[in-house]
Amino acid sequence: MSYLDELNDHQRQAVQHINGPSMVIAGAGSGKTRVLTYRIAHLIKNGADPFSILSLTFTNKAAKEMKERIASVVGYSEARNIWMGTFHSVFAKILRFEADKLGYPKNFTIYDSQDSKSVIKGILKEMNLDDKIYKPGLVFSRISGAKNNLISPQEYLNNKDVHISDEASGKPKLGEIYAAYADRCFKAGAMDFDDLLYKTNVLFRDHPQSLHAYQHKFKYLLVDEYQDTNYAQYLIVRKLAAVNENLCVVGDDAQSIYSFRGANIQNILNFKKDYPDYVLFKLEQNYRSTQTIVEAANSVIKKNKDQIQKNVWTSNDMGEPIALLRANTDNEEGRMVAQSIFEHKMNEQLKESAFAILYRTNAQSRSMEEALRKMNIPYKIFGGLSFYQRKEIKDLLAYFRLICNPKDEEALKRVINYPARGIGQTTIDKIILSAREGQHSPWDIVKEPAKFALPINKGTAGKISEFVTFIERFHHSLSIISAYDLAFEVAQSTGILKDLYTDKSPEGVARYENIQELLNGVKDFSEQRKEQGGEDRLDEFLMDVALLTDADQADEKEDYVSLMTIHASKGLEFPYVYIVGMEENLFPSQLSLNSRSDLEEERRLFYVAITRAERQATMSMANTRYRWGNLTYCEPSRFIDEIDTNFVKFPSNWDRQLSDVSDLGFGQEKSSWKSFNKKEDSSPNSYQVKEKPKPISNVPRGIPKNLKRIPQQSDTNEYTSVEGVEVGMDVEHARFGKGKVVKLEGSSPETKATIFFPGSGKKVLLLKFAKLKLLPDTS
DNA sequence: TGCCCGGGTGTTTTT
DNA sequence: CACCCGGGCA
Repeated sequence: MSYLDELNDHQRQAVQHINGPSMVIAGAGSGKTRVLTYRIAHLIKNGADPFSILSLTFTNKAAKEMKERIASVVGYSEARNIWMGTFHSVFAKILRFEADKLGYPKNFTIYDSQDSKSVIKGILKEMNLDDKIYKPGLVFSRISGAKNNLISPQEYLNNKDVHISDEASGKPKLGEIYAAYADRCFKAGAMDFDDLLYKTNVLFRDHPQSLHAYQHKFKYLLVDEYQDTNYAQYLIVRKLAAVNENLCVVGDDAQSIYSFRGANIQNILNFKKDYPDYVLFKLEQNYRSTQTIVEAANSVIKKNKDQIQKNVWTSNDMGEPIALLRANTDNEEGRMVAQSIFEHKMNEQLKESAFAILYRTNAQSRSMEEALRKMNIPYKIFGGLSFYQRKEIKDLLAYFRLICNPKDEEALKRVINYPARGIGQTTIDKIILSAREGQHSPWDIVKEPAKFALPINKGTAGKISEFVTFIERFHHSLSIISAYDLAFEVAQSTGILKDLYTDKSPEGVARYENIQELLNGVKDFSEQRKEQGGEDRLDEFLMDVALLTDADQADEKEDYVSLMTIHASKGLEFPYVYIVGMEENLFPSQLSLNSRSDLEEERRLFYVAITRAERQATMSMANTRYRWGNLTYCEPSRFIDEIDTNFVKFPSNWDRQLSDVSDLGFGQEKSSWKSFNKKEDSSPNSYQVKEKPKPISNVPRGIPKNLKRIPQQSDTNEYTSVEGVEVGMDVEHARFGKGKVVKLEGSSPETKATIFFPGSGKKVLLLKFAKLKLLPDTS
């Protein structure tokens, strides 16, 4: 059977349109990925050279999956040669080739956000600026915004409007900081994430012959998730496409959720201006979800003003109504969700991987996590602190970075005295100071301290020179030995491996395992490169690793419930989806309430969340929730009310009236959204017709703010109600696994238990802290 | 030089 | 609540 037979008419037309610009507006679940993959396969079948195809995706994982699917049509030997990946990874690769044109080393470092902020902190210190006013995170996002809009430091400094607005916000030095930051990164041979796009634009602007080469190399361009491209990305695409105009962009304006990082829906809306003879394809049939889900999602998104007209429909069954869960506390919400998952799993014999829990903010994962753990439901959290951001991983990676690129200042600062080798802060400060004076990199200073008259004593000089020799030795072997051999060698001879091995505390053990995992990762990389004939070098590995996302490391083998932010769920699908924290000020986020466009983005986010579900979507909320350690009261999200009620099943404890907030002692504080809503809501009567609202049962009322937590029945925690623990019992610990209680001492709540874990040995744990679960007696 | 404590502070969302 | 930072102490 031909792959073309697997497509509906619209899809097939989009696939068969080979020449000239085209845009595919693809509703949620309408087989967008299928169109992209088959279109590429079709190109190759029709004689296109895989090397001439550039396909830009949103995640590396999506690229990998697409490649596999294309390979199944045209064969692996063809598919492997397609240029496919995220903007960031594809252009990082290109920048590597062209680095010398921009004055960067081939082995330039990619700074992550932590590195960037650390650079900014250093600059603030040197410029004597208050980091309470110039908050590093804020400064960074400002710089990021400038780069995404291709504004250079010079242009930033020269722009009057920008200057006026910075002055008005009390931060007149932002331009200078930006300039210093760019300079500092350049001297360190480092690019941040935004530079990968920004510098690509610089390359194409200042080196026409280079642009020309890529324009002719890439005869076919495909861009996925076009609605979430920013200006820098847009311009790269436009330039590359300028010669052949074989450009196909795919997207859905209703799923644009990244404007906060510069994404611009206008890129979709302006497509016809740039390519007047473009062909438009609309994919409107949804194959993913039940009719209920599709219609419910439609009823929500139609409240947005800014959108391209389309009609997403499905021929699937009606399916189950959208369920709604209402809990009294965030912990109870977790329990209700876990319970619901458990029931579906049992009743319908489903695997854990059929479920996903989606939330607005990462902080919400905790209550979910706890509840799942208590019920022994395996889960995996995506996002949050990623593997590569852990301290021990960053430390070892910093060695790798420094070895590949000695100018990397952040890496140098990180490892020059780790493990401790007697080069203290004072010495580091002197090195940095000397580097700044002479416009050198710290590495230049460290290499020849005497030449720069670094005021240090003999002992320190000796230690520094030892360190330099150490790094240089590895630097020279970079092109000689394999990535893995070098990585292992570094981990061992720095003493990091041994240090962590001797540390038998739970944290130490976990750190050791993480380092092992990283080394395994390098090993995989080395082996892969050997098989595929690529260069097996540590610097190549680093380049790869810097741009990996959490979403990239999902492995299909294991079975688990997926927990992630809605943003991270983009492009994914699950039979059962739980959208938790459906509360005003949380979702929609409080920060979005001031502007219509921000609120519309939140609504699109909600649309994305609902449309991840294949069979059923469930929403949940809590009446009270801990935020910043304080108990706060929550109102149901307006989004719940925006769904056509025909598609929602309200639970018995659902009081559709909004509770009277003044009853809760908040007075005016929370009423702002109501008045806002009156202005914006298309049905002005929706709130006024309601009778005097009844208070929600069980919500403590009339209690002043900052109250102590009120113990509630539903709040008792199985893990910490440890009264039942006795000597000889089998228990399970979140980290150590199963174990046996050997000894108990002290009295509650200070009871200490000595427990023997076959995996980790004897541990003494304070019962009130240990996350213990009692296991049934197996003897 | 390194660790521990206390206070202050802050939550969207990510390559 | 949880993190980060700075200051004080061993």
